Order: sequence, then structure tokens, then C-alpha cells
Amino acid sequence: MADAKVSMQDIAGQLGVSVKTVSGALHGGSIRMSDETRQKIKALADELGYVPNLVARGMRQGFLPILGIVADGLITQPFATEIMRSFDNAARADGLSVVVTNIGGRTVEASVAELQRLMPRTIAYASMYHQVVAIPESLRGVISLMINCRDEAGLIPSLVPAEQDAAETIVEHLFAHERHKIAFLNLPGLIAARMREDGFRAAHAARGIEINEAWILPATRGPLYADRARSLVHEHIAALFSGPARPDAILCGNDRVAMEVYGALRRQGLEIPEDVSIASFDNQVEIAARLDPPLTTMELPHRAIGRRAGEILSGHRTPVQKVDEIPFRLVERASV
Amino acid sequence: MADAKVSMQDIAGQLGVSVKTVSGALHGGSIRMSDETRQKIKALADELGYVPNLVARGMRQGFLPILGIVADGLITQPFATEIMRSFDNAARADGLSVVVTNIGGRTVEASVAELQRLMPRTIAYASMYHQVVAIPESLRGVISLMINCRDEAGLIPSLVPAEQDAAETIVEHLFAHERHKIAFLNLPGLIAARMREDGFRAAHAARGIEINEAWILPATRGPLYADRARSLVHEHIAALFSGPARPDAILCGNDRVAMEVYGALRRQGLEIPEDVSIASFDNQVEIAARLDPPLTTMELPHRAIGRRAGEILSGHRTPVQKVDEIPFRLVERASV
DNA sequence: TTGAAAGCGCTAACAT
DNA sequence: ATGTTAGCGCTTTCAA
Repeated sequence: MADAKVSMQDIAGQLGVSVKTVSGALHGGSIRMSDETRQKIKALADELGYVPNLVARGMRQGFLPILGIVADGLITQPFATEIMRSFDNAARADGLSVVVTNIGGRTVEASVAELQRLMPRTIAYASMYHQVVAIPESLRGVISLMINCRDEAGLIPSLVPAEQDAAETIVEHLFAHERHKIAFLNLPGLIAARMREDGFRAAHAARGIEINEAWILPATRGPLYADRARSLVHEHIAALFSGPARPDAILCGNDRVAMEVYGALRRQGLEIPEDVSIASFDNQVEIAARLDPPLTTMELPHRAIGRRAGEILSGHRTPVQKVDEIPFRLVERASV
Repeated sequence: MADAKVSMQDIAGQLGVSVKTVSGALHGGSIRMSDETRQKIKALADELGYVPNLVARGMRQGFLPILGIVADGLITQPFATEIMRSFDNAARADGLSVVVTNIGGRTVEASVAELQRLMPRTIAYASMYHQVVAIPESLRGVISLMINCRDEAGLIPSLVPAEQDAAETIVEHLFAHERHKIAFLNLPGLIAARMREDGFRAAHAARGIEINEAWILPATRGPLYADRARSLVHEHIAALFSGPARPDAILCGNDRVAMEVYGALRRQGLEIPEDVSIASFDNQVEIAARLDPPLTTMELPHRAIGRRAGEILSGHRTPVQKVDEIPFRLVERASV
């Protein structure tokens, strides 16, 4: 490999051909020319360690090999990095770089405008948690994919976790373990929470099992689930196990809630899973695998979402539906 | 704001001046010209919503307003995203975009080469945990900063957490709470672990307190701390509290270890902090704040490292030392 | 103080 | 089948 500064001019000069011929030769088979010339050019390009200048090409074509992501990180949901990691992998497989910009305090428009200055091929919107986002009309044609969220107008293709489906699955799993009296410490206010509640109800209905409405409870106070939100876990657990009708399973809104439930149950002198089964959503491995006993949970499909998004934006895959629901995976551990 | 497609040509044309004049006028005060012309040009540029084409400028200047990061994500340490988040903020304040590429299975050289194709202003190496990295000689002049790690040769400016200092601080904190018999469930094999052990010893030496060597123990089996590593917490705790000489405090290698220690102590019927104080490193808020009782821990300076790195690479700050140690912060909760 | 023109490396339309 | 040429939008000499 020689200097990193070899241009088409150099190759053309050494070979006594024109730049255009070099361009054509290196550009796949679409341009017709003699095989001999093509081989000669390719060989020299290889030898010289020619690397096309992406910026020059970008200026000519009007875009750079970049996928732009507008990320909204309102909530610190670090494990959503899985989305970005697998997205990045998929993109790189196509020679595309990923540029992420956090919205921070700005508007979506401002963030997109900033991104556009680098002339990305496409721009997608990614959210750290499943939500519905209002995308200004002016950006309809600009943002081509919603990752882990949906746009309010429902016009942009979206990739979201199959929340309702996941809830049905985990409830059925509990049923299969002879747990029929399930309390649900849901996350308040989130769209995921509403969809999971639907699934929770659907699974019960499908088996003709009655729900104790008083057992569907918010895990924290306030409209949103945030790190600062005050937890209601301890009081709920105390209440749930104070009367004669006690649940035999607790479904938790996420692994962190489950972690608190573990603590609260211990205080009540209850054993997991002998007295009460625990199940949850997320599979935040740090927590779920290290709890005692390890936690059975529905793994959020972050990796699948990221990979899929990468494939779509690279042009390898067309979004099939406006809203594509990606399934969770049941991770069975010892808490059920 | 008009179309996003206003070029200097347009402005020059409408004003009857040359492109060069426009360029000069918009380019700060360095080029001398009549104030009148300058104002006129600036006004029209504003009115037309002129935005310089970064790619064209980049081609001319040889680099784009991009900071490249080669990230090594060997271990899934999601909360290290704090580094990237604050780095990104600092960079954006200067109109710089951040392009991250994960090394993945590739070599550092390959990753850097890929990054260079986008002509970034500078390239830095970032690690998800504090480690020493062997940087090939050919990249000495290319990688200008090591973030959360050091290069083996010690030639590249580095930003790392002040591990030893942190250990001294937390041990002194325990001393201040009349805890003098401290066991240390350290992370095995990491450079951070060695430095913390040094700090642990130094703090004891400074107060003339003797260390029980048998109480410095690895939290997991194997050379590295990884998610899969088998935990030794339960057996260590059982052993520590089986004899007559019992510790009155346990310092944990990180919050996850602490989480397991909580569980193990509960099994022994011990109360935190009445019987044993617990302290740790990380401040992984998800865990530390939600444990019962909430965990006192030394917060890794990820945010500060990211901000500082951003400032350095933006050119606002020169690294003062080859290895810059950024201090932790003591987060006092209820476990001590 | 301003204008004209060259050129960064590449691609695409037009010629040969 | 290959060469010539004209830009993409900007910065930067060199002239005027």
C-alpha cells in the first residue's frame, strides 16, 4: 500500500488513459469497455492503494455515504445503545457511516438541518423508548424511518417493539406455570404500558381467566417513568399481600421495577418463585441475570430493530408495513 | 428562510459582486473590505437563508467538520454512553459532528482508515472501560487523544478516571464513619482494579490501619470482569462472615457486585448499614439509587471525560499532561 | 478594495 | 470503446 493520496489522475496519467476511463473501470460493470483496459486499471489502482475520495464524490453526487440519525435521548436509557450498535454494524457492511445527533434542547427541525449539512443519504429518527413523536410536516419527506417510535400522523414507516404481543406471551408463560392470579406493576403513562395492558387483558380473556382490576397498578407515581419518579413498589407490595386474596405472580413493567419488587417481597418474608413468581420486560442483563434468583423477562428487541433499520436505510430492505412490530424474546430464568 | 439551496454564486450574482468577495465577507473579519459591502452581503445571505456547503468547503480544505471516534466496545458497558453524550454536546457547540465507528472484529488500522475516508478533523480512540491499548506505530500521528484509556507507549495524550484517588477517597469516607475493617471485592484483572488496590492500601497506610490481606478478593472468577464471568460474591461473603474476625464494611468493585453483595448479606441475616457498610464504584444510577438501602458509591467521571475530550478535540483546550486523571465524585447514600 | 480564475477529486454529458 | 470537457461550491492565489 502506498500513500493514501492516490487520485484517479495519478492512475490515468501513469496508464496514459483518461480520468473518465479510470472512473468507469473502477465503477463496476455498468460501463462498457475492453476487459484489458479494465484489468490494467484495476491492477494499478490496487497496487497504488487507490481509495476513492468520498468527499469529492459526495460533492458531485449531492450526498455522502452517511446515514443520519436524529436521536431523542430525553430519558437516559443506556441499554438502548443496542439499537445503535447493531444499526451501525448493518450500515457499515454497506460502507455507510452513521452520524448521530442528539436533539438535546433543540427542535427536531434544527437537528435535522444540522444533519443535512453533511449531506447524508437518508435521515431517520430514533427514540430511546417506545413513543409517539410529532414530526413537523416540513420533515415528512426528509425523515424516512422512525426507529423505536412512531410518528403521530402515521405516515412514516416505523419500527417498534411488539408490546402487546410480548405481554400476551409472558402472561401465557405464567399461566403455563399454574400462576393465575397475576398482579401487574406497570409503567405509568407510556405507550408501551398501554399496549402491554391490552396484551395482559387479551391473554386473560383468551383463557377465560378473570382479572383483578385492583391489581393493575402503576409502579411509580407521576405520568412518566423516569429515574427520578417516586417508586410505589413497596407500598403496593405491602398492600397486595395484606389481605386474604394474594397474587401468585407479579408482572413488572421493567427489570428495575422487578429489582425493587425482589427487595419488597424479601421484607415480607416471601420466597421467589415458591411463594410468588416474578416476570418482567427488558432483559437489562446487568440486572436481570444478577438478581437472586435470576429474572425471567421479555427481552426488548433492540438489536433486531437496529439491524433492521440499518438494512432498510442501506436500501437492502423495504419497510413492509407502515408500523412494523418486532417481537420480543422470552428469556426464561428462575423467577417463575 | 428560503430554499436550502442558496450558494455564494447566487448572492454574488444578485449583488453584482464576485464570489470571492462574498466568501471574504462571510468569513469573519480577517479579510479587509469596505464595511458597506460586507454588511450588504451579510444581510442578503441572511435574508436568503444562505448556509455554506460543508462538503464543498471540506473538499477544498481537505477536511470536514467532523470528529472521528474509534470506539472499542469489547465489553458491553452501556453506561459509558455518558462519555459519548457529553462529548457530542461539546463538539456540537463548535459546529462539529461526531462520527463513531466501532472496531468490532476489525483492526484499529482498518477502523481508522474507514474513518479517514470522511476526512475528519481529528481522530480519537475511546474505550468503554479503563484500559491500556496498544496503538500501532503507524497511527501515532493520527490518533490525537485516548479517551477513557491509555496507549501502551504512553505517547498519546490520555483522559482516564483517577482510580487510585477514588479508592483513597472512599476508604477515608468509611474510616470517617468508624469503619476500619474493610473487605474489598475487587474486579479482577483490570487496570482500574490494580490502581484502586493501590489507593486502598495508601489510604490504610496514611492512617496506620492494618489491612487484612485475606479480605482483598476478586469478585468474579477469571482474568476479566465480564457479564458472563462467574460470580464469587456469595462464597466470599459466606466465608468472610463465618469466622470470628468479621469485616464491618465491604468495598465493591462496582455497583453490580454491590447488588449481589446485598443479596448475599440478606441471606446471612445481616443489615445494611447497621451490621455492614457497603460502598462501591460506578454510580450506575439504575442500580445504585434503587437498591435498598440506596448505595454509596464513587461516580465514574464519564461525563467530565466526555466534555473534556470534546473541548480538547474542538481545539478549545490543550491537554495539559500526557495522562490526565479526572476525579470521581463521592455520591453519599444510605449504605454507609 | 475587489475581480478573475484556478483547482480540490470526482462524475456525467457530450464528442470522437 | 475511449477521450474531452464541464461543472459540484468553495477557498485561495494572482491581478487589477
